Amino acid sequence: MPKFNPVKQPRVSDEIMGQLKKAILSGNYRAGEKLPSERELTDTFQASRVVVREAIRGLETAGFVTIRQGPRGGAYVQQLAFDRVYESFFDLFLAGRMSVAELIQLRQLLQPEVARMAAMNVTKVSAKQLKAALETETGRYRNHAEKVRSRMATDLVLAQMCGNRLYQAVAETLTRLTQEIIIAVKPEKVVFHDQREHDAIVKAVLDKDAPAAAAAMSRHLNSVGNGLVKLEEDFRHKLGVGAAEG
Amino acid sequence: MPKFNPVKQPRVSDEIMGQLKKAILSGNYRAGEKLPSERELTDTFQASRVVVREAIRGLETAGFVTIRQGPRGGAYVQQLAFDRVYESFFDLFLAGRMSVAELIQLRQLLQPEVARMAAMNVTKVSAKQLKAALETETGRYRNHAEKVRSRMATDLVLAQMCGNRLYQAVAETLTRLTQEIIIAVKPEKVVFHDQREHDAIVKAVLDKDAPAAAAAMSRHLNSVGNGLVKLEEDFRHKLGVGAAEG
DNA sequence: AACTATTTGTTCGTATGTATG
DNA sequence: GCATACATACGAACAAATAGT
Repeated sequence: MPKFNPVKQPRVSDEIMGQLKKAILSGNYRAGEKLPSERELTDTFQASRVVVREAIRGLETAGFVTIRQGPRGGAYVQQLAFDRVYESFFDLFLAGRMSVAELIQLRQLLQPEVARMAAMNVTKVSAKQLKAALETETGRYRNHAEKVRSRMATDLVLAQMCGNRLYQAVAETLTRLTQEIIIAVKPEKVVFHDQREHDAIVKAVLDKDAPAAAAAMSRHLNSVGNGLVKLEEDFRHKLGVGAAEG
Repeated sequence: MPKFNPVKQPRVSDEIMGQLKKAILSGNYRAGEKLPSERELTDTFQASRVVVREAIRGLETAGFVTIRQGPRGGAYVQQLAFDRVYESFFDLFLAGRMSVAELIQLRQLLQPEVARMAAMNVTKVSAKQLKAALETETGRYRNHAEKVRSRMATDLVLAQMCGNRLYQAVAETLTRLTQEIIIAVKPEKVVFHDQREHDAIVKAVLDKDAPAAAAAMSRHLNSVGNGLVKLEEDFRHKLGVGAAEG
């Protein structure tokens, strides 16, 4: 018997989305360029505007394009960022499929390694960035959210410095997740870390002392871990998303 | 001056999607239950069917619901799975925002720890699952894809056993990513690992010998790492997605 | 400052496909 | 086989945003 294929066809919008995605990935449309307008795509794909729109919106939520209105508007291809990774983890956390304790545990494995790698990759430029980040951590802030974000600035720079973009993606995601949790709870519940711990990490990295950087990061995470776990209940209550364990 | 808020309002479909998402997360709709039909939602949100549809489709791609046709059809709430995490990483990889070498490096950090934790959490049930997975690794297969998937069965069970769902999500994602890369390239290019390496890992885990499990996993990844890196070029060529470095 | 053209955003009406009973 | 209830798809229109004149 010849080899037949199942004929079940996917939704039209998914088919279109797949083709557009492939075109972008294979370089037919580069970052900054514009996809054809909805009307044009309606012609080329011989489909209605609605399904073309659905396809483009899918590309948008996947992070491949941004959509603008007006003349010169349309779907503009952009560099794929780590945002979608973050969003999926955040949803999983909201849905109770993971807890703060689990989050901290992964950070305790990953971040010391990130610090170690960063220490081995220090350059003039990145050293400057790291120092600048440390400065902002002790700077002024206008509200709780800004304070939280500023006080974790070095984490993001270290993630970028470590030289492995996958590490960076995960580390950045975990940092941002932690930030959002802290931001959401009542400020008076938050006990901020001792700034000297961040100082020690940065110093070790700038000294290119990889083991010391990892150790300092490890100590830091141990000291803040328990405090963060305690925020979870407050966080879930505030957002009304029920307890963990889904 | 009083504190005003920007009035820029999001798309109607995004607003609807947000409300539905919140309703699901706060437990108004539990897994298995059905969201109101498109028509009903049209009434309650006072919006057109198209935007309601867009919202529901958004929830579908986010993994919150599955959509079925026919009577008794509609949007059914489901447990949020790790699929979306995987998809976002896969897209990043396709877009050249990360390489196989970086993938392997993270696996080398994470998987030994997973094995260690699994060894400390062995139960009668999970031991049985792990043995069963090891069996399938040497079993029969009908094609390349099935062979690849079956030969990495223990990785997925270990990820599940480790007891941290965040570790599980990441480990599972990395394993699946590796699988898809191997599946995509020409079978004759693939050099499969020595099965005794998996045997050693499983044995250590079942013996509850955590350090040995971690060490065995570490050795295993070191031995397969280089072979996998070599597959990258072939993979990208085959899918026509251009070289790395985006 | 006002007008115009272009492109996305939204709506309505309608028709078709699909699966249950 | 038929009715039902639902998603899927199409086409034509109008609304809103925005860049250029």
